[in-house]
Amino acid sequence: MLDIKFVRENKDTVKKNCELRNIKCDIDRLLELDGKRRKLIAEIGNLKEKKNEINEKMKSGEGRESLIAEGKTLKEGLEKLEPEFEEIEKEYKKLIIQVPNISHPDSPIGKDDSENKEIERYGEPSKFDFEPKGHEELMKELDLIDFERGAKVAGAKFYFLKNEGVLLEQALINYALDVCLEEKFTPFTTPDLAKDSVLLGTGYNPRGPEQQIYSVENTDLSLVATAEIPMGGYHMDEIIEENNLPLKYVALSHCFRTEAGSYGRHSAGLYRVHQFSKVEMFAYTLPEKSEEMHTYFKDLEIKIFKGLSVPFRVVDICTGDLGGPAQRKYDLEAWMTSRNDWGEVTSTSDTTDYQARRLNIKVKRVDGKKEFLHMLNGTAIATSRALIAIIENGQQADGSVVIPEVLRKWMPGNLEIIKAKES
RNA sequence: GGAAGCGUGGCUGAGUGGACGAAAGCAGCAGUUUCGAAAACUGCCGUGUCAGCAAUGGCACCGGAGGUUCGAAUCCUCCCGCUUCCGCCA
Repeated sequence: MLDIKFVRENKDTVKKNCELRNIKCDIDRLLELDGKRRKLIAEIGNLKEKKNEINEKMKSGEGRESLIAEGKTLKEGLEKLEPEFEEIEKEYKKLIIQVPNISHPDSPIGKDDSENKEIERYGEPSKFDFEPKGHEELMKELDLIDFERGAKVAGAKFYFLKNEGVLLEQALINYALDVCLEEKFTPFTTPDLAKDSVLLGTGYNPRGPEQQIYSVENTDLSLVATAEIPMGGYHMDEIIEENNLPLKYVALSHCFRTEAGSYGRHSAGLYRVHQFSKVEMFAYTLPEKSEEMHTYFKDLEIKIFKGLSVPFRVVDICTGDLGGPAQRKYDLEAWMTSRNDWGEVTSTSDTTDYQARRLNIKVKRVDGKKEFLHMLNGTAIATSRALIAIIENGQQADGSVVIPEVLRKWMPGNLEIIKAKES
């Protein structure tokens, strides 16, 4: 969330930013509530001050009767104002958390993902001298995946990985972890559930009408959509010494998404599923260092995907496609034959102090001053999408699939190619 | 899941319903002393929020949320967490 003082002092900037981000926010109403809220805080404060004065006088024991009467009157006054305040506070909080982060000045301006800007490209769309297949068909033929039984057991968009599919997933995880460990990230596995307060703090909206999150009934828990959620909550309500920053974490978790209403060709197969595994980078940095860290995350993602030998490009996400918390966001998009297009495989966001303010995470400077720190996240590997990229780009005329060299050391017998089983 | 105990500032740890934003100690900061340091001594030393250019002032905060009361760290209810014991279990 933004600092309300900033909103108050930069009303037009904030409004314009909401517009460019394609997010509807009633800033005027927010500021109106802010005014009322502050007025009530002052009024209630005054009444309480009087109340405290009376209590002070009570100690001497003189004029008990009239003081008690006066105290009761004050109490009644407070009982009127406090519910009024709570109601305003509730609406105020609801509005302030909807206001998106201020976009980076260099973020391309655009209304939706069609206006994201390609900034780097590594390789060109794969060409085949045969008719290429999609990963769904390839994986079925190679007996690497079972969607039908996934649906039988858990519903549409769930799947069983099988055989080399399982090994490949583990290899991807190991590979991404390895790259991050070389870079001195601290590794984690996380809870796959998190409290609604943590979801909210990281900018995810549990239990809403358009929710992307599975919530567990009769609890305040939800299944995490990404390890960004538990890793953001990890330091909630903490103050971190400047000398301990940056903190670079890499976390392995399962990710659960409802993906409500997203069916059709562009979400076929593994592209859009309810559950996948992900290795996620996460960082807490000094405010002046977050942009540098963001570039570093992006470059690490590039390193990881170069290693997988698939064609991909980097896009700078435009304002209308940024979502709430990100100041700036880069996605890697790998070439996917099933889409005959680029498909998102990673995403890295600099949320500046937006999440930190909500989660109340501060840095204590060497000179003792405290301020909100900056938080960033970035995908190292999302297994489902990475599988699509390596399988579709590694396919051979006979339907076999070449395994990227960097993964082979985690495959039994340094397996180089997955071939159809004899039957 | 059952039983008992506990939850107070950066840490340790006092706190009969009015003296308490909270003793004391440690740590930290500044100073005296010293060539310098240690020790000793003196002073300062929580956070949030609202108003204010500021100095400063108001309010809130003793795990969290309610309640009783003119008044709650202190009494009551519920919740959360920690510790120990029992049960169950990968």
